[in-house]
Amino acid sequence: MGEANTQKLFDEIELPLLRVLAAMELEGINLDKAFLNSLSDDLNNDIQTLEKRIYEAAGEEFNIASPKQLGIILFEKMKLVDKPKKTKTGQYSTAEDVLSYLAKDHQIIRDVLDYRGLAKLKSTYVDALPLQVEESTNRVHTDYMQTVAATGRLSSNNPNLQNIPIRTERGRQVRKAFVPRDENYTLLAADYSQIELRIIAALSQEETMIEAFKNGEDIHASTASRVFNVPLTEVSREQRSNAKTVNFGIIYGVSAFGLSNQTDLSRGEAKELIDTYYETYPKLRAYISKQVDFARDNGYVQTVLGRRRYLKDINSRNAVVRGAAERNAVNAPIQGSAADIIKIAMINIYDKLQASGYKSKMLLQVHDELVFDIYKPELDAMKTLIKTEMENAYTLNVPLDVDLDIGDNWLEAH
DNA sequence: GTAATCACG
DNA sequence: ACGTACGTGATTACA
Repeated sequence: MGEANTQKLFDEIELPLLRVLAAMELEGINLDKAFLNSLSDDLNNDIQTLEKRIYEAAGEEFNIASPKQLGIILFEKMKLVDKPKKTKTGQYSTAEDVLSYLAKDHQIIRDVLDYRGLAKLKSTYVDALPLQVEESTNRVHTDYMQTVAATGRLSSNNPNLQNIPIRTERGRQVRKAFVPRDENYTLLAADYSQIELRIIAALSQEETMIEAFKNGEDIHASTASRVFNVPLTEVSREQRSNAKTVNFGIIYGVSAFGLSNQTDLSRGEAKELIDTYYETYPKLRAYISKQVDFARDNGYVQTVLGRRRYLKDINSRNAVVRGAAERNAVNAPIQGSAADIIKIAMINIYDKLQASGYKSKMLLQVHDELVFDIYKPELDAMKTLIKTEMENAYTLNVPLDVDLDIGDNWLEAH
């Protein structure tokens, strides 16, 4: 782990990065407003259809967007469940994970979930983004915050371009609206593959996981093969999916309860899976304990570049509060080291683009991804430059791997 | 202003 | 026995 040298971190990373971010913010990105307007009309139609069906099933009109009103309709009037889950303020919870359980038995629940999804897309993205196009440049200029996230990540606001939809088919259409400057340019997206798992493998010196990365294996399939004790070629979808959930859970400090909530596994099965996981990757467990001990002794943890996160609650007598701080002690060096590494890459790429007078521009950063407007004649040079700088930004005893894609919009480039 | 919900990595 | 996965920002409802 890095020297604790906050001044050095400021001088060599954060201050140089400031210029890079300023250039990205000033550059902005081109947005296809007409395309979003047509998406908005489509959404409007579907939202109205769902509204009618929901009112019909409920036997009355109400505000579907009010969790309070919706809860009363679903759980008092329609009595869809015996013991409705409540939020901490005593309202009925209508959160997605609660409604999902009921979806298979009730059309109205499926309609509410669809309604919510479409309404979110429309209000937060499809209708809001065109309003944020800056008149003088005809482009969208996000604002990157350097001192908000406790781990050292950036955040993005006005508008937030780090949470543009991708997980649902309908949502990912929004990405088609992010387009190159003009016909002489193409978008290029470059993202780190599994950077946080590579970091925890490297920091823990867990040889089995390191070897899997060195061999270019699909890490979730590889984990599944080991913990479920089946040949790599016979790993089922479900086994890979559960292994993937544990791999991510480890980074967050998962409990058996949390894992069983995120999978189809019972608590007992989840506990067994976690135990087997740590037998497969014993140094991961040792690393996690070491991080928590360090935090207890020193009151902070740190990233590869010595970025500190102070954890005032690490010795709290309240087990819940202490537990949260312990998970922070594990997660912050992982998430924060990934942030350190992409920041180094951004500075180095920006400097090379400047020094050689390239017309291509870095536009966006989304935690493990960089998006560029590439001047087409520079495409081959840019692919090499970007991949090389990102993969070699920081040397770990695990290789870093970057995937590149190009396209006429942000969806195609992904 | 706070709570609830949900979009992303 | 207890409560329970990390980090953000935007929108809407409502007191």
